Amino acid sequence: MASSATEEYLQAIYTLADENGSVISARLATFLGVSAAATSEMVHRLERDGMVTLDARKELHFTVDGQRAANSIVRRHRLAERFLVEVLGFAWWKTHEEAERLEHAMSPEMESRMTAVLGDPQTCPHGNPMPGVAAVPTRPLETLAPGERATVLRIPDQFEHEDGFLEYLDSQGVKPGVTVALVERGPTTLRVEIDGIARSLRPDCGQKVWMSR
Amino acid sequence: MASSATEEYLQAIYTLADENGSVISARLATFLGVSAAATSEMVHRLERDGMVTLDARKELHFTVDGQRAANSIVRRHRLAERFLVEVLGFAWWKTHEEAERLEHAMSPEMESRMTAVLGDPQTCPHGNPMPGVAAVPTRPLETLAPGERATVLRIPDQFEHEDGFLEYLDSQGVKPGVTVALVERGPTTLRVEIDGIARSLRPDCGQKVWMSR
DNA sequence: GACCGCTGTTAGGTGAGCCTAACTAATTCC
DNA sequence: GGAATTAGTTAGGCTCACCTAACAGCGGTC
Repeated sequence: MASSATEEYLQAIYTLADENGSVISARLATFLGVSAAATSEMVHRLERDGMVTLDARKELHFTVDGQRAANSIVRRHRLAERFLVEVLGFAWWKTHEEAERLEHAMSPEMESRMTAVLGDPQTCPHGNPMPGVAAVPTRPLETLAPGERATVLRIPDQFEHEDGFLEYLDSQGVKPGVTVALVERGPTTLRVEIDGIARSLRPDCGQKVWMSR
Repeated sequence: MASSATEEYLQAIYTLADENGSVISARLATFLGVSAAATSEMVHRLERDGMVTLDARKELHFTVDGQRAANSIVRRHRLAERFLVEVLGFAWWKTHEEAERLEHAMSPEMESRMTAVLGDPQTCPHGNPMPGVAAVPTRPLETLAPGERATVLRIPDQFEHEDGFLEYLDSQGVKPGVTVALVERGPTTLRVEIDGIARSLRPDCGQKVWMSR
Protein backbone atom coordinates (compact mmCIF):
# COMPACT_ATOMS: atom_id res chain seq x y z
CA MET A 1 0.00 0.00 0.00
CA ALA A 2 2.68 2.48 1.06
CA SER A 3 4.67 4.12 -1.75
CA SER A 4 8.45 3.84 -1.93
CA ALA A 5 8.81 7.41 -0.71
CA THR A 6 6.51 6.77 2.23
CA GLU A 7 8.44 3.63 3.17
CA GLU A 8 11.66 5.61 2.94
CA TYR A 9 10.37 8.12 5.48
CA LEU A 10 9.07 5.41 7.82
CA GLN A 11 12.46 3.72 7.68
CA ALA A 12 14.25 6.98 8.42
CA ILE A 13 12.00 7.68 11.41
CA TYR A 14 12.63 4.16 12.70
CA THR A 15 16.39 4.51 12.32
CA LEU A 16 16.63 7.92 13.96
CA ALA A 17 14.33 6.90 16.82
CA ASP A 18 16.23 3.68 17.36
CA GLU A 19 19.69 5.16 17.32
CA ASN A 20 19.19 8.73 18.54
CA GLY A 21 16.01 8.95 20.57
CA SER A 22 13.61 11.71 19.57
CA VAL A 23 12.81 12.50 15.95
CA ILE A 24 11.82 15.90 14.60
CA SER A 25 11.09 16.93 11.07
CA ALA A 26 14.39 18.78 10.63
CA ARG A 27 16.45 15.64 11.39
CA LEU A 28 14.40 13.71 8.92
CA ALA A 29 14.99 16.29 6.21
CA THR A 30 18.78 16.27 6.55
CA PHE A 31 18.87 12.49 6.94
CA LEU A 32 16.92 11.95 3.72
CA GLY A 33 18.54 14.84 1.88
CA VAL A 34 15.27 16.56 1.02
CA SER A 35 13.98 20.05 1.75
CA ALA A 36 12.23 20.96 4.99
CA ALA A 37 9.16 21.80 2.95
CA ALA A 38 9.00 18.36 1.35
CA THR A 39 9.40 16.76 4.76
CA SER A 40 6.67 18.92 6.24
CA GLU A 41 4.31 17.77 3.51
CA MET A 42 5.17 14.10 3.97
CA VAL A 43 4.87 14.27 7.74
CA HIS A 44 1.37 15.63 7.33
CA ARG A 45 0.53 12.90 4.84
CA LEU A 46 1.81 10.32 7.34
CA GLU A 47 -0.28 11.95 10.05
CA ARG A 48 -3.35 12.03 7.82
CA ASP A 49 -2.84 8.34 7.00
CA GLY A 50 -2.59 7.38 10.67
CA MET A 51 1.08 6.39 10.62
CA VAL A 52 2.51 8.94 13.04
CA THR A 53 1.44 11.48 15.63
CA LEU A 54 3.12 14.76 16.58
CA ASP A 55 3.47 15.72 20.23
CA ALA A 56 3.63 19.24 21.71
CA ARG A 57 7.34 19.47 20.97
CA LYS A 58 6.68 18.40 17.35
CA GLU A 59 8.38 15.11 17.95
CA LEU A 60 7.26 12.23 15.76
CA HIS A 61 5.86 9.03 17.24
CA PHE A 62 4.61 5.97 15.42
CA THR A 63 1.03 4.84 15.79
CA VAL A 64 0.47 1.09 16.08
CA ASP A 65 -0.04 0.92 12.31
CA GLY A 66 2.98 3.10 11.69
CA GLN A 67 5.20 0.97 13.89
CA ARG A 68 4.04 -2.14 12.11
CA ALA A 69 4.74 -0.62 8.70
CA ALA A 70 8.15 0.67 9.84
CA ASN A 71 9.15 -2.69 11.31
CA SER A 72 8.16 -4.31 8.06
CA ILE A 73 10.22 -2.06 5.81
CA VAL A 74 13.27 -2.11 8.11
CA ARG A 75 13.09 -5.88 8.28
CA ARG A 76 12.90 -6.13 4.51
CA HIS A 77 15.89 -3.80 4.19
CA ARG A 78 18.07 -5.82 6.55
CA LEU A 79 16.95 -9.10 5.04
CA ALA A 80 17.75 -7.80 1.55
CA GLU A 81 21.23 -6.80 2.72
CA ARG A 82 21.83 -10.28 4.13
CA PHE A 83 20.64 -11.79 0.92
CA LEU A 84 22.94 -9.61 -1.18
CA VAL A 85 25.95 -10.66 0.89
CA GLU A 86 25.10 -14.30 1.52
CA VAL A 87 23.52 -15.35 -1.74
CA LEU A 88 24.83 -12.96 -4.35
CA GLY A 89 28.26 -12.39 -2.84
CA PHE A 90 28.13 -8.59 -2.56
CA ALA A 91 30.76 -6.90 -0.42
CA TRP A 92 29.36 -6.14 3.05
CA TRP A 93 29.86 -2.39 2.63
CA LYS A 94 28.18 -2.21 -0.78
CA THR A 95 24.69 -3.40 0.04
CA HIS A 96 22.92 -0.30 1.22
CA GLU A 97 21.84 1.44 -1.99
CA GLU A 98 20.99 -1.86 -3.59
CA ALA A 99 18.83 -2.91 -0.64
CA GLU A 100 17.27 0.56 -0.62
CA ARG A 101 15.61 -0.34 -3.92
CA LEU A 102 15.04 -4.04 -3.29
CA GLU A 103 13.16 -3.56 -0.05
CA HIS A 104 10.24 -1.87 -1.82
CA ALA A 105 9.85 -4.80 -4.22
CA MET A 106 9.51 -7.53 -1.60
CA SER A 107 6.09 -9.11 -1.04
CA PRO A 108 5.27 -10.92 2.20
CA GLU A 109 5.77 -14.24 0.43
CA MET A 110 9.18 -13.17 -0.85
CA GLU A 111 10.11 -11.94 2.60
CA SER A 112 9.20 -15.23 4.24
CA ARG A 113 10.94 -17.30 1.59
CA MET A 114 14.06 -15.19 1.92
CA THR A 115 13.93 -15.57 5.68
CA ALA A 116 13.83 -19.35 5.27
CA VAL A 117 16.64 -19.48 2.71
CA LEU A 118 18.85 -17.31 4.91
CA GLY A 119 18.10 -19.30 8.06
CA ASP A 120 16.18 -16.58 9.90
CA PRO A 121 19.08 -14.15 10.42
CA GLN A 122 18.96 -11.97 13.52
CA THR A 123 20.93 -9.01 12.16
CA CYS A 124 21.90 -7.34 8.89
CA PRO A 125 25.51 -7.66 7.70
CA HIS A 126 26.37 -4.46 9.59
CA GLY A 127 25.11 -5.89 12.86
CA ASN A 128 21.80 -4.07 13.11
CA PRO A 129 19.15 -6.35 14.61
CA MET A 130 15.91 -7.23 12.85
CA PRO A 131 12.96 -5.29 14.30
CA GLY A 132 11.70 -7.07 17.38
CA VAL A 133 15.01 -8.74 18.09
CA ALA A 134 16.69 -7.46 21.25
CA ALA A 135 19.85 -5.57 20.39
CA VAL A 136 23.07 -6.95 21.84
CA PRO A 137 24.53 -4.42 24.33
CA THR A 138 27.15 -2.21 22.70
CA ARG A 139 29.24 0.87 23.37
CA PRO A 140 30.93 3.31 20.97
CA LEU A 141 34.54 2.54 20.07
CA GLU A 142 35.78 5.73 21.76
CA THR A 143 34.58 4.57 25.16
CA LEU A 144 37.14 1.78 25.27
CA ALA A 145 39.97 2.33 27.73
CA PRO A 146 43.44 2.54 26.20
CA GLY A 147 44.77 -0.96 25.81
CA GLU A 148 41.31 -2.51 25.96
CA ARG A 149 40.09 -4.76 23.16
CA ALA A 150 36.60 -5.51 21.93
CA THR A 151 34.75 -6.87 18.91
CA VAL A 152 33.07 -4.72 16.27
CA LEU A 153 29.38 -5.58 16.61
CA ARG A 154 27.42 -2.92 14.83
CA ILE A 155 27.67 0.02 12.48
CA PRO A 156 24.31 1.76 12.83
CA ASP A 157 22.17 2.24 9.75
CA GLN A 158 22.26 6.00 9.95
CA PHE A 159 25.96 6.05 9.11
CA GLU A 160 25.44 3.89 6.06
CA HIS A 161 23.95 6.99 4.52
CA GLU A 162 27.32 8.73 4.69
CA ASP A 163 28.93 8.38 1.32
CA GLY A 164 31.87 6.01 1.35
CA PHE A 165 31.96 5.54 5.12
CA LEU A 166 31.54 1.77 5.13
CA GLU A 167 34.03 1.42 2.29
CA TYR A 168 36.49 3.47 4.31
CA LEU A 169 36.00 1.22 7.33
CA ASP A 170 36.53 -1.85 5.19
CA SER A 171 39.76 -0.39 3.78
CA GLN A 172 40.99 0.01 7.36
CA GLY A 173 40.11 -3.55 8.27
CA VAL A 174 37.18 -2.49 10.43
CA LYS A 175 34.14 -4.71 9.90
CA PRO A 176 31.67 -6.61 12.05
CA GLY A 177 33.32 -9.50 13.89
CA VAL A 178 36.82 -8.04 13.90
CA THR A 179 38.61 -7.52 17.21
CA VAL A 180 39.99 -4.03 17.76
CA ALA A 181 42.29 -2.77 20.52
CA LEU A 182 42.19 0.92 21.37
CA VAL A 183 45.68 2.40 21.50
CA GLU A 184 45.13 6.09 21.97
CA ARG A 185 42.24 8.49 21.69
CA GLY A 186 42.76 12.23 21.44
CA PRO A 187 40.47 15.00 20.20
CA THR A 188 41.68 14.57 16.62
CA THR A 189 43.32 11.16 16.74
CA LEU A 190 42.02 7.64 17.09
CA ARG A 191 44.72 5.03 17.08
CA VAL A 192 43.85 1.34 17.19
CA GLU A 193 45.39 -2.04 16.58
CA ILE A 194 43.73 -4.65 14.38
CA ASP A 195 45.25 -8.08 13.82
CA GLY A 196 48.55 -6.81 15.19
CA ILE A 197 48.63 -3.86 12.78
CA ALA A 198 48.57 -0.32 14.17
CA ARG A 199 46.03 1.93 12.42
CA SER A 200 44.99 5.53 12.62
CA LEU A 201 41.26 5.94 12.12
CA ARG A 202 39.20 9.03 11.31
CA PRO A 203 38.13 10.41 14.70
CA ASP A 204 34.42 10.23 13.86
CA CYS A 205 34.73 6.45 13.91
CA GLY A 206 34.84 6.74 17.70
CA GLN A 207 31.08 7.31 17.80
CA LYS A 208 30.12 5.46 14.66
CA VAL A 209 31.49 2.00 15.35
CA TRP A 210 29.78 0.11 18.16
CA MET A 211 31.73 -2.52 20.07
CA SER A 212 31.03 -5.48 22.33
CA ARG A 213 30.56 -4.61 25.96
CA MET B 1 17.58 6.39 -15.40
CA ALA B 2 14.26 5.19 -16.75
CA SER B 3 11.38 5.24 -14.24
CA SER B 4 9.44 2.10 -13.36
CA ALA B 5 6.54 3.24 -15.51
CA THR B 6 8.82 3.90 -18.47
CA GLU B 7 10.43 0.49 -18.10
CA GLU B 8 6.97 -1.08 -17.96
CA TYR B 9 6.05 0.48 -21.30
CA LEU B 10 9.35 -0.52 -22.90
CA GLN B 11 8.79 -4.07 -21.73
CA ALA B 12 5.26 -4.09 -23.09
CA ILE B 13 6.42 -2.82 -26.48
CA TYR B 14 9.13 -5.49 -26.53
CA THR B 15 6.68 -8.25 -25.66
CA LEU B 16 4.03 -7.21 -28.18
CA ALA B 17 6.61 -6.72 -30.94
CA ASP B 18 8.24 -10.05 -30.18
CA GLU B 19 5.08 -12.09 -30.01
CA ASN B 20 2.66 -10.25 -32.30
CA GLY B 21 4.59 -8.18 -34.80
CA SER B 22 3.52 -4.56 -35.09
CA VAL B 23 2.77 -2.43 -32.04
CA ILE B 24 0.36 0.47 -31.94
CA SER B 25 -0.64 2.67 -29.05
CA ALA B 26 -4.05 1.04 -28.61
CA ARG B 27 -2.54 -2.44 -28.08
CA LEU B 28 -0.20 -0.99 -25.51
CA ALA B 29 -3.07 0.63 -23.62
CA THR B 30 -5.12 -2.56 -23.31
CA PHE B 31 -2.04 -4.65 -22.54
CA LEU B 32 -1.00 -2.38 -19.69
CA GLY B 33 -4.55 -1.69 -18.53
CA VAL B 34 -4.25 2.09 -18.76
CA SER B 35 -6.26 4.64 -20.71
CA ALA B 36 -5.50 5.56 -24.31
CA ALA B 37 -4.79 9.09 -23.15
CA ALA B 38 -2.14 7.97 -20.66
CA THR B 39 -0.54 5.83 -23.33
CA SER B 40 -0.53 8.67 -25.82
CA GLU B 41 1.30 10.83 -23.30
CA MET B 42 3.88 8.17 -22.51
CA VAL B 43 4.50 7.35 -26.14
CA HIS B 44 5.28 11.01 -26.75
CA ARG B 45 7.59 11.06 -23.75
CA LEU B 46 9.36 7.99 -25.12
CA GLU B 47 9.64 9.67 -28.50
CA ARG B 48 10.95 12.88 -26.93
CA ASP B 49 13.53 10.87 -24.97
CA GLY B 50 14.73 9.07 -28.09
CA MET B 51 13.47 5.61 -27.14
CA VAL B 52 10.98 4.99 -29.94
CA THR B 53 9.93 6.38 -33.31
CA LEU B 54 6.48 6.36 -34.90
CA ASP B 55 6.07 5.47 -38.56
CA ALA B 56 3.36 6.67 -40.96
CA ARG B 57 0.96 4.00 -39.73
CA LYS B 58 1.65 5.08 -36.10
CA GLU B 59 3.44 1.86 -35.42
CA LEU B 60 6.08 2.00 -32.69
CA HIS B 61 9.69 1.08 -33.37
CA PHE B 62 12.59 1.10 -30.96
CA THR B 63 15.57 3.32 -31.56
CA VAL B 64 18.97 1.82 -30.81
CA ASP B 65 18.81 3.28 -27.30
CA GLY B 66 15.24 2.09 -26.86
CA GLN B 67 16.08 -1.44 -27.94
CA ARG B 68 18.98 -1.52 -25.53
CA ALA B 69 16.80 -0.30 -22.65
CA ALA B 70 14.03 -2.76 -23.54
CA ASN B 71 16.44 -5.69 -23.77
CA SER B 72 17.79 -4.72 -20.38
CA ILE B 73 14.45 -4.60 -18.59
CA VAL B 74 13.15 -7.78 -20.25
CA ARG B 75 16.34 -9.59 -19.33
CA ARG B 76 16.03 -8.44 -15.73
CA HIS B 77 12.43 -9.60 -15.63
CA ARG B 78 13.23 -13.09 -16.90
CA LEU B 79 16.27 -13.37 -14.69
CA ALA B 80 14.21 -12.33 -11.67
CA GLU B 81 11.63 -14.99 -12.49
CA ARG B 82 14.36 -17.63 -12.69
CA PHE B 83 15.72 -16.48 -9.40
CA LEU B 84 12.34 -16.63 -7.71
CA VAL B 85 11.83 -20.21 -8.85
CA GLU B 86 15.35 -21.54 -8.51
CA VAL B 87 16.58 -19.81 -5.37
CA LEU B 88 13.48 -18.90 -3.42
CA GLY B 89 11.33 -21.85 -4.46
CA PHE B 90 8.37 -19.92 -5.87
CA ALA B 91 5.85 -21.85 -7.98
CA TRP B 92 6.58 -21.34 -11.69
CA TRP B 93 3.20 -19.74 -12.30
CA LYS B 94 3.45 -17.28 -9.44
CA THR B 95 6.50 -15.29 -10.41
CA HIS B 96 5.16 -12.66 -12.74
CA GLU B 97 3.84 -9.96 -10.43
CA GLU B 98 6.74 -10.44 -8.06
CA ALA B 99 9.28 -10.08 -10.88
CA GLU B 100 7.35 -7.09 -12.18
CA ARG B 101 8.48 -5.22 -9.08
CA LEU B 102 11.91 -6.79 -8.66
CA GLU B 103 13.10 -6.01 -12.17
CA HIS B 104 13.07 -2.27 -11.47
CA ALA B 105 15.28 -2.70 -8.41
CA MET B 106 18.13 -4.58 -10.09
CA SER B 107 21.40 -2.74 -10.71
CA PRO B 108 23.87 -3.96 -13.35
CA GLU B 109 25.97 -5.50 -10.61
CA MET B 110 23.00 -7.35 -9.18
CA GLU B 111 22.04 -8.52 -12.65
CA SER B 112 25.48 -9.91 -13.35
CA ARG B 113 25.76 -11.59 -9.95
CA MET B 114 22.36 -13.15 -10.40
CA THR B 115 23.33 -14.37 -13.85
CA ALA B 116 26.38 -16.05 -12.35
CA VAL B 117 24.50 -17.64 -9.45
CA LEU B 118 21.84 -19.00 -11.81
CA GLY B 119 24.39 -20.32 -14.31
CA ASP B 120 23.54 -17.94 -17.16
CA PRO B 121 20.03 -19.23 -17.91
CA GLN B 122 18.83 -18.96 -21.50
CA THR B 123 15.09 -18.67 -20.77
CA CYS B 124 12.66 -17.65 -18.04
CA PRO B 125 10.71 -20.38 -16.23
CA HIS B 126 7.93 -20.04 -18.82
CA GLY B 127 10.31 -20.71 -21.69
CA ASN B 128 10.72 -17.17 -23.00
CA PRO B 129 14.30 -16.62 -24.16
CA MET B 130 16.56 -13.92 -22.75
CA PRO B 131 16.88 -10.98 -25.18
CA GLY B 132 19.53 -11.75 -27.76
CA VAL B 133 19.12 -15.50 -27.38
CA ALA B 134 17.65 -17.17 -30.46
CA ALA B 135 14.18 -18.52 -29.70
CA VAL B 136 13.73 -22.25 -30.15
CA PRO B 137 11.25 -22.89 -33.00
CA THR B 138 7.73 -23.43 -31.70
CA ARG B 139 4.16 -23.76 -32.89
CA PRO B 140 0.84 -23.20 -31.09
CA LEU B 141 -0.70 -26.25 -29.44
CA GLU B 142 -3.72 -26.12 -31.76
CA THR B 143 -1.56 -26.75 -34.81
CA LEU B 144 -0.71 -30.27 -33.67
CA ALA B 145 -2.37 -33.00 -35.69
CA PRO B 146 -4.74 -35.23 -33.73
CA GLY B 147 -2.70 -38.00 -32.10
CA GLU B 148 0.53 -35.99 -32.39
CA ARG B 149 2.58 -35.35 -29.28
CA ALA B 150 4.97 -32.52 -28.46
CA THR B 151 6.64 -30.81 -25.50
CA VAL B 152 5.43 -27.57 -23.94
CA LEU B 153 8.26 -25.13 -24.60
CA ARG B 154 6.91 -21.67 -24.04
CA ILE B 155 4.01 -19.70 -22.65
CA PRO B 156 4.55 -16.19 -24.04
CA ASP B 157 4.87 -13.30 -21.63
CA GLN B 158 1.79 -11.55 -22.92
CA PHE B 159 -0.47 -14.27 -21.52
CA GLU B 160 1.10 -14.03 -18.10
CA HIS B 161 -0.84 -10.79 -17.82
CA GLU B 162 -4.10 -12.71 -17.93
CA ASP B 163 -5.26 -13.19 -14.42
CA GLY B 164 -4.98 -16.78 -13.26
CA PHE B 165 -4.06 -18.19 -16.66
CA LEU B 166 -0.76 -19.76 -15.62
CA GLU B 167 -2.31 -21.12 -12.45
CA TYR B 168 -5.06 -22.69 -14.55
CA LEU B 169 -2.46 -24.31 -16.81
CA ASP B 170 -0.61 -25.66 -13.79
CA SER B 171 -3.81 -27.10 -12.37
CA GLN B 172 -4.28 -28.97 -15.66
CA GLY B 173 -0.74 -30.33 -15.60
CA VAL B 174 0.38 -28.05 -18.43
CA LYS B 175 3.81 -26.56 -17.77
CA PRO B 176 7.08 -26.13 -19.63
CA GLY B 177 8.78 -29.47 -20.23
CA VAL B 178 5.63 -31.57 -20.12
CA THR B 179 4.71 -33.75 -23.10
CA VAL B 180 1.19 -33.28 -24.41
CA ALA B 181 -0.68 -35.31 -27.00
CA LEU B 182 -3.49 -33.62 -28.92
CA VAL B 183 -6.62 -35.76 -28.91
CA GLU B 184 -9.25 -33.58 -30.52
CA ARG B 185 -9.61 -29.96 -31.44
CA GLY B 186 -12.96 -28.42 -32.22
CA PRO B 187 -14.11 -24.79 -32.25
CA THR B 188 -15.03 -24.92 -28.57
CA THR B 189 -13.18 -28.01 -27.39
CA LEU B 190 -9.54 -28.84 -26.90
CA ARG B 191 -8.94 -32.35 -25.68
CA VAL B 192 -5.44 -33.53 -24.83
CA GLU B 193 -3.65 -36.30 -23.02
CA ILE B 194 -0.95 -35.61 -20.45
CA ASP B 195 0.90 -38.41 -18.65
CA GLY B 196 -1.78 -40.85 -19.77
CA ILE B 197 -4.57 -38.69 -18.37
CA ALA B 198 -7.21 -37.28 -20.74
CA ARG B 199 -7.89 -33.59 -20.16
CA SER B 200 -10.20 -31.00 -21.59
CA LEU B 201 -8.52 -27.62 -21.86
CA ARG B 202 -9.98 -24.17 -22.34
CA PRO B 203 -9.96 -23.61 -26.11
CA ASP B 204 -7.87 -20.41 -25.86
CA CYS B 205 -4.97 -22.59 -24.75
CA GLY B 206 -4.67 -23.66 -28.37
CA GLN B 207 -3.01 -20.36 -29.26
CA LYS B 208 -1.46 -19.59 -25.93
CA VAL B 209 0.70 -22.64 -25.32
CA TRP B 210 3.63 -23.05 -27.68
CA MET B 211 4.99 -26.51 -28.38
CA SER B 212 8.13 -28.11 -29.74
CA ARG B 213 8.26 -28.38 -33.51
C1' DG C 1 15.65 44.10 24.62
C1' DA C 2 17.45 43.01 20.15
C1' DC C 3 19.33 39.80 17.28
C1' DC C 4 20.52 35.11 15.63
C1' DG C 5 19.80 30.46 14.50
C1' DC C 6 16.91 26.74 14.25
C1' DT C 7 12.38 25.00 13.08
C1' DG C 8 8.22 24.59 10.69
C1' DT C 9 4.75 26.20 7.47
C1' DT C 10 2.78 28.37 3.45
C1' DA C 11 2.70 29.87 -1.25
C1' DG C 12 3.71 28.98 -5.80
C1' DG C 13 5.84 26.01 -9.27
C1' DT C 14 7.43 21.62 -11.70
C1' DG C 15 7.09 16.89 -13.78
C1' DA C 16 5.37 12.27 -13.91
C1' DG C 17 1.65 9.53 -14.43
C1' DC C 18 -2.83 8.62 -14.19
C1' DC C 19 -8.09 9.74 -15.10
C1' DT C 20 -12.66 11.19 -17.90
C1' DA C 21 -14.81 13.64 -21.57
C1' DA C 22 -14.94 15.45 -25.99
C1' DC C 23 -13.30 15.57 -30.40
C1' DT C 24 -11.19 14.21 -35.01
C1' DA C 25 -9.74 10.99 -38.47
C1' DA C 26 -9.54 6.80 -40.63
C1' DT C 27 -11.53 2.09 -41.43
C1' DT C 28 -14.69 -1.20 -41.82
C1' DC C 29 -19.25 -2.90 -42.19
C1' DC C 30 -23.77 -3.17 -43.98
C1' DG D 1 -22.88 6.03 -49.15
C1' DG D 2 -23.80 6.34 -44.42
C1' DA D 3 -23.09 4.38 -39.89
C1' DA D 4 -20.35 2.24 -36.60
C1' DT D 5 -16.08 0.99 -34.86
C1' DT D 6 -11.26 1.87 -33.90
C1' DA D 7 -7.46 5.02 -33.08
C1' DG D 8 -5.31 8.95 -31.51
C1' DT D 9 -5.20 13.56 -29.45
C1' DT D 10 -6.45 17.47 -26.60
C1' DA D 11 -8.32 19.65 -22.58
C1' DG D 12 -8.92 19.79 -17.89
C1' DG D 13 -8.19 17.59 -13.35
C1' DC D 14 -6.14 14.85 -9.88
C1' DT D 15 -2.26 13.02 -6.49
C1' DC D 16 2.39 12.46 -5.19
C1' DA D 17 6.75 14.15 -4.41
C1' DC D 18 9.89 17.27 -5.05
C1' DC D 19 11.76 22.41 -5.34
C1' DT D 20 12.72 27.70 -3.81
C1' DA D 21 11.35 31.76 -1.42
C1' DA D 22 9.22 34.07 2.18
C1' DC D 23 7.72 34.24 6.65
C1' DA D 24 6.46 33.24 11.61
C1' DG D 25 7.74 31.52 16.08
C1' DC D 26 10.85 30.14 19.65
C1' DG D 27 15.06 29.88 22.43
C1' DG D 28 19.46 31.57 23.29
C1' DT D 29 22.97 34.92 23.76
C1' DC D 30 25.09 39.25 24.08
